[in-house]
Amino acid sequence: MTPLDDYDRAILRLLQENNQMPQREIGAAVNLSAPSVQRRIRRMEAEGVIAANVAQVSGEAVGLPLTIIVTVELVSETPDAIDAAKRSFREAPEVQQCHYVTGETDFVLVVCVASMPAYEEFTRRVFFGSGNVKKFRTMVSMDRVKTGLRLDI
Amino acid sequence: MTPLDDYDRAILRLLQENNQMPQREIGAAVNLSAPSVQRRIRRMEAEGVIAANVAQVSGEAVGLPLTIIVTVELVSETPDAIDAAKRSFREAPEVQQCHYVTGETDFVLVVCVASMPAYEEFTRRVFFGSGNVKKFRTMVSMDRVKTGLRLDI
DNA sequence: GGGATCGTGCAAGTTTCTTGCATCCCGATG
DNA sequence: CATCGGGATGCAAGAAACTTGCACGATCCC
Repeated sequence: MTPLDDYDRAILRLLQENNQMPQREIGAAVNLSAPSVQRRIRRMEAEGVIAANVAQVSGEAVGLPLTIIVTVELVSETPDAIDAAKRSFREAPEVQQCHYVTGETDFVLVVCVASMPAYEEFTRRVFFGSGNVKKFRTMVSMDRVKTGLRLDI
Repeated sequence: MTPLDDYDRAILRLLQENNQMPQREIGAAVNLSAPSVQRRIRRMEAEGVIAANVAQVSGEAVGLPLTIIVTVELVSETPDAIDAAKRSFREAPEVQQCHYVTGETDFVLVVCVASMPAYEEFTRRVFFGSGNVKKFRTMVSMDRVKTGLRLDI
């Protein structure tokens, strides 16, 4: 993979904020021509530096106002059990993010739901359904202080 | 705010995956003309349903391969102390996400760093620097099972 | 010094976005 | 029951942005 230079990093900083900025403007901001900007963006997309170009949708606006962070501890930590858990979390549409982590806790989930009853239904289906969840801790987000994935590069 | 109809939701589902799909293709997928698609996107952007259009950058690709989830407990939970903590977390470039949550834990952070020494430096600067962090629990992500913010709408 | 490689800017060609306009649908009103 | 008005739609033309071929310049390695 081609290492990133200062131009690449400057372009990424802009695209992380707004990936619809015209190449012409990006070029003006970083002192490159529009075609050069485009070729760099293309290259970074091909190399996976830019993983995706997406619209961020407001959970409140689409009827999912609750963000809940859950730490999950499993009964069995065999590779098969871990894989089964990963699969069930990946498939659950409520789960926005899922990390398999070190320490006593096995998983940390970020869940978006419409209401607490919807959350309870989720826990019944996903946690109690498997029979392999020893315990989980629910932390309701009162304030999304910072969100998104703006890497400092 | 105008309630979302099925067209809006279909458009959002596509834009959450790829916000660079041509309006013509979106229109073909949802049975609308390109101008109609555009007007709906514009409206949803203006109303905040679409919060942002961003490029997702791979942490590995830019030299930040470690994702760490941290739960933080404060000594003092007065409004002023909470606000000060929020500010310091918001300002720290390593912090990708920060939630102020209910329960014994006060904050949950998602942090991206280059290495464990860089993480230790971060904890010294941000946690011990304030003098108001009672304790924190470090969970290193071994597998980003699921990431991003794809809402099921 | 010579030559290959890579990135750049320019400019033309192509695609996409944008907008004015006429039409249609649907609910409210007389 | 007919009519009116608001809002959304599709079409088409114009504007903007993206894409690509080409020549030039820098750099590195003989």
